[in-house]
Amino acid sequence: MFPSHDDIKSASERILELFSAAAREVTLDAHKVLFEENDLGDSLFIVLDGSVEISLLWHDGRRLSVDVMRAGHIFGEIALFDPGVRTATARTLEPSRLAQLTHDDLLREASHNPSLALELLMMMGKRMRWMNQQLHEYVFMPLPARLARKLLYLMAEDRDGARKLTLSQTDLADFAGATREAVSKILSTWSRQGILKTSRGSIELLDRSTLFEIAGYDD
Amino acid sequence: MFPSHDDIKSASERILELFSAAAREVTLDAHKVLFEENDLGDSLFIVLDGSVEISLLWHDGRRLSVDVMRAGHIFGEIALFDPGVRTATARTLEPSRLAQLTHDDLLREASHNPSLALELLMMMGKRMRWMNQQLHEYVFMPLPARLARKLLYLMAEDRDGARKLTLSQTDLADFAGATREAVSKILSTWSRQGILKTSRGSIELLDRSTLFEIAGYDD
DNA sequence: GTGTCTCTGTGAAGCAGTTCACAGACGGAA
DNA sequence: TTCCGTCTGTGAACTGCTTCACAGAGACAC
Repeated sequence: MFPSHDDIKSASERILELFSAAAREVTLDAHKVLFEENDLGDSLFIVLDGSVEISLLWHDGRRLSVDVMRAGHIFGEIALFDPGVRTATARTLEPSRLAQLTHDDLLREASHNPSLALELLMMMGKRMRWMNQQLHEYVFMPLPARLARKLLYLMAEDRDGARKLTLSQTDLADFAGATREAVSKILSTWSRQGILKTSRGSIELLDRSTLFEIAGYDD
Repeated sequence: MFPSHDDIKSASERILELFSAAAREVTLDAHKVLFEENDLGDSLFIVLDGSVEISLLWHDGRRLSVDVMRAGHIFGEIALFDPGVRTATARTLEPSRLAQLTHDDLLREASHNPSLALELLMMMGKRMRWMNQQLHEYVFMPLPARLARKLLYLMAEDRDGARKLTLSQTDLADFAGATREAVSKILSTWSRQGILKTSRGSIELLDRSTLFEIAGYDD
C-alpha cells in the first residue's frame, strides 16, 4: 500500500507544542510563492489552513510537483536543520494560513528538550523514507504506473470519499513528471476502459482496484 | 560545484563519540550484502575501513547505485530513526570493517544529550538536501550530463589525484541509471574528443573543465 | 447570444535511450 | 601457448515519451 499521509506529513503533539510556543503566523492569498528553490531560508512551516504545493523546478521551465501540504502538515525541514538555500519551491494553491518557526526558535526549544529532538529525528526518518520512495518510482516505473500512483495519492488526500480529484491535466502532468499530452492520452484510454471519468478540471475514479494494479501495488 | 563529501557523509566529533560509547564492530569480506532493501533493520553504520556501495533495486533486476561510503562515512539513518524496512541495499566493495549502532543505543544516548540530537538533525538535513539533489538530477538531466556528474563525483572520492577511476562500465552504468551500452557509447565519443581515456576496468580523466561543462556546473 | 480563454483530445514526426546481437580485446588459468 | 570468462565497442531495430500542430469543448464576460 501507499504510505499514510498523516504519519509522514503531520506534526506530533510535541511538535505542535513547539509551534504554539514559538511560531509566527503568516497569511497568504492563493497562488503566492512562499519560497523558491535557491532562496536562502532557515524556517519550518506548518499549514494551519489552506494548501501548499511543493515542487522542483528546472531552468528550462519544467516543474516536478512532489507533494501538496494541507492543514496539519509540516514542510521546510531541510533548510531548518541545514540552513542554506531552499531545495524546492512552495506556493499556495488557495488562500492559506501558516505558522513559521526559525532555526533559532528550534535551537532554543530543542536544546533543553531531548524528547522533542528525538521526535524531530523520527519525522526526518519518515520524510527520508518517503523521498526514497519517490526516487524509486521516478527511476524505475514507467509513466502509466507513476500516473496511477499519483492519482491514488492525491485522491487519498481529499478526505471526501476520495473518488474525485480537482486538478487540470497540465497540473497532473507536473505531478507525474511528464507532458500534458502524454497524461491526456493515458487518461483517455483509462476513460474508455471505464477506470475513471474525465471532465474539464477534474477526474472521477470509478475502478480503484484496476488502478491499484496499474500502479503496481500488487494486492 | 558539487557538494563536499565530508560534510554530508562523515560523522561529527560528537557522533563519533556516540559510536565509540555504544557501537558493536562488524567485519565483512568483499562483495557481501550488509542489508538489503525490505530487510527489517534499525541500526546505523559507520565505515571504519573499506567501502560500501548503497543502491536501489527493482524486481526486474535493475539497480541504481546511489553512493559509495568510505572510511568515516555514516549510513543506514533512515531505519535508525524510523525503524522498519531498509530503503536501500548496502554491500561491501572490498573487505570492510564497520561499527554498528542500534535504535536503542541511540535512544539511550540522545535522550539525555540534546546537542547530540541537534547534530544528528543537522546531519539528516544535509542528507535530505543531497537526496533532493539526486532527484533533481535524475528527473531533469539527460544521460550525458548525469554521467559526467557521476564521474566527477566518484573521482572526487578517491583522494589520490582524483584523475583515475577504477570501475567497470557496467557498474558505472548503474550509477548513471542507464544501460552499459549507452554509457559505453558516450565514453567512446568523449574518448575521441580527448576528454578522457578508457581502458579495461578504469577511466582516466584528461580534461576536467570540459566534463564540468557537460555536467552543467556552469562556472 | 458572441467572443475569448483555457482545458482537453489526438495525430504525426522526432529523439533519447533500450534491447538485441555480435565481435574484438584483455587477463587469468592451465 | 591456448582457452575461457569478462569487459568493451558498436550497429540495427524498437519503444516510450516529447514536441509540434491543430481542433473541439466548456466556462466566463459582455
